[in-house]
Amino acid sequence: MKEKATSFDIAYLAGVSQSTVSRALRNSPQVNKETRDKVHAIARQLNYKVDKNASNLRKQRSSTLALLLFEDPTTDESLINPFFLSMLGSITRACAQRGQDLLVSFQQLSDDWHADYEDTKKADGIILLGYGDYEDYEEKLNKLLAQETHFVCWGADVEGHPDFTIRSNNRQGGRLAGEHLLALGHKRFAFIGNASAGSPEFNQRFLGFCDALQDAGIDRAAILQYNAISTEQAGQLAVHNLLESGQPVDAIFCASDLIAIGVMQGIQQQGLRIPDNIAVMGFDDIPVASYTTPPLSTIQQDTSLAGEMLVENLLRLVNNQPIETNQIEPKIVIRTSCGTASKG
Amino acid sequence: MKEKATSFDIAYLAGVSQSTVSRALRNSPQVNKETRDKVHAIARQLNYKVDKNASNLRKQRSSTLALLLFEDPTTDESLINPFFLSMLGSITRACAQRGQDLLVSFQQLSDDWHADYEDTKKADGIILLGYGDYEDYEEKLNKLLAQETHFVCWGADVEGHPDFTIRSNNRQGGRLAGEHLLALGHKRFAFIGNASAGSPEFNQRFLGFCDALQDAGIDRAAILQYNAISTEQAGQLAVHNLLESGQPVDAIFCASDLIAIGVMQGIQQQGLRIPDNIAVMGFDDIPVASYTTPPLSTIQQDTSLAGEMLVENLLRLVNNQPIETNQIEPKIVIRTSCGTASKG
DNA sequence: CTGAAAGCGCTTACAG
DNA sequence: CTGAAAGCGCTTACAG
Repeated sequence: MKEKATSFDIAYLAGVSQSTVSRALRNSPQVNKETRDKVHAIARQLNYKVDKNASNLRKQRSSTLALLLFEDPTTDESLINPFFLSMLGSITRACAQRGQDLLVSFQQLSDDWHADYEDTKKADGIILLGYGDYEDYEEKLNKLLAQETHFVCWGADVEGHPDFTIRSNNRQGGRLAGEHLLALGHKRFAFIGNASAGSPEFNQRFLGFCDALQDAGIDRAAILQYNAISTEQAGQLAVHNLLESGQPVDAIFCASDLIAIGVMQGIQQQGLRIPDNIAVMGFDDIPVASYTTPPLSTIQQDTSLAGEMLVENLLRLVNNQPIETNQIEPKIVIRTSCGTASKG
Repeated sequence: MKEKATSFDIAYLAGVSQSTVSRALRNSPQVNKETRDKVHAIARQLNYKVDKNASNLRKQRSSTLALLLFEDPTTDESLINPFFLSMLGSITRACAQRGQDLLVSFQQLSDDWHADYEDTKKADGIILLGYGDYEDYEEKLNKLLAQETHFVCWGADVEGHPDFTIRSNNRQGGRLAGEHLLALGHKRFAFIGNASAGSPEFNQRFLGFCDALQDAGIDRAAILQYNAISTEQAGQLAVHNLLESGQPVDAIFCASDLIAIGVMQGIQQQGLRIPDNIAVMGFDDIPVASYTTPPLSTIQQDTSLAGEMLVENLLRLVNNQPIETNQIEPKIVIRTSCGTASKG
């Protein structure tokens, strides 16, 4: 490979100083237009590109954001939650639009997130993405906070956690699910998903669901609830237990689409029909949701907007600007897994 | 944020020179063990991390790989091909294991891939991933080659393109599909997918399919073929045309799972049953494949191995080491979309 | 509008 | 085994 051109080479060819080249390349207005043009022309000709390492070192700024995906310790091979994958797509796009590079990694051996990124100056800030047990990583979040790391996190609207969380209005999402199921005439409800402090997002969805049902005069005590983390297996197991219990149920709201898929399989394995015997509603609207049998009605989170907002807010944090908004509104996507006509 | 510690701070506290600190931190064997330990202890205590920008600048090496995803110009919002998403997962893991950072981006405004990464010293090499029209980007690949960029590319085994391509044995994959369909007793076959120079991977799959059928005495001229790029829509359209043509067919091999999904929808919309009336076979084994109705039999590409190999080979290129292997063997995944018993 | 100079924080010959 | 010194390629006060 030919020697890389440096700003000195350009300076020599343009007959100006290296400082001027540097200014010209960044389109500093204080440089004479002609000089600027000449410098740009030569740069193009030499195929010159600013050395990011040098400029980052000098500026003490990397124009790079890090994305850290952390999930429950999956035995490697297993699939990444599809919801995060779509998020990754939109984050990548948002970064590109803003001239930021994106460093991607999974939760590593290291448990000091701060150390790995911002400290090494590889990134100006960190985007955290994952469905872990909230209580497990709260400590790490606090450490990041203490270290004054710039970071932003997709998650629940937990109290005491201000600007750095970006989230869906999960409670509203739960409410939408409840209202839809009610409108279709269902009477006996269950929620499948962890509804506890360790899973604040799921818990909010459950609470919103209860809100809707209570408005319709259904007592919260009448709503069945079975725990499940966000996997098919967990959903299948939970619905198995629910069905075994013999308690009547005609509509199940699942805390995530992955759970819903497991729930549907569990129901069908018992020879029951969806939605005729039991309606199933999901949350997320992952791509698979439209291919299940029957297609899954669900609450959609706008990953495109979410990614935008994550990047936008992180950049604001990095630049010490105030954050404007950190919540996105969910939308219901009606397919056929909950029935279509009223059961009267 | 407190001032970041530098190697000079450590040197001062350890009572040694900064050069020694630098050596000690990289565990240079020429540094006295005691000195080394002392330095490490202080570093840990100060929460010190080597500044990557400075060390990269000095070493002229970034320990970073860039992943460039390019697809047919999708109108942004649309989904990233799930196959690449799983690939991304495994690439991320492979990089982490080798101490490499991973910069991710989509094909950008810029069409000079080389310029964007290696030239700016942000990455030591580039991983190219995408199903575009091969002829469209051949020129770019040649440019990369001319610039002596270090890169590796997931794709077809095109002639004249040596080490930098890593691929599935697509021809063998096509053969597996053909043999499976034959074994189930199917007699009249179609292939849906672009089978031309612009899509060498699809073409290889088609060729392998033909190989198997020819071995069974079926003339290539008897094999129907309809073009389709790798999307549901294209699959649906192609099968529509196939069905319209009135030509009898009882088994369709699709060049990708995405196509297969569209094909299945198209078949079902005509009131036909899968696999009873027509068997459908895919290629890729994307996550959705197991959720379709009926579950899709397909040829699996081992994305985990593929990601490994991509990273491994790129690193070899960067270090001027010879490449050992660049092909992975596909595996058949039998579900129910092709039928189970012999049709006799 | 332009130039000379310092310095970002490292790594690595070179010398001992 | 250790230290003094140079230098990676930039950006940015400072001075004119």
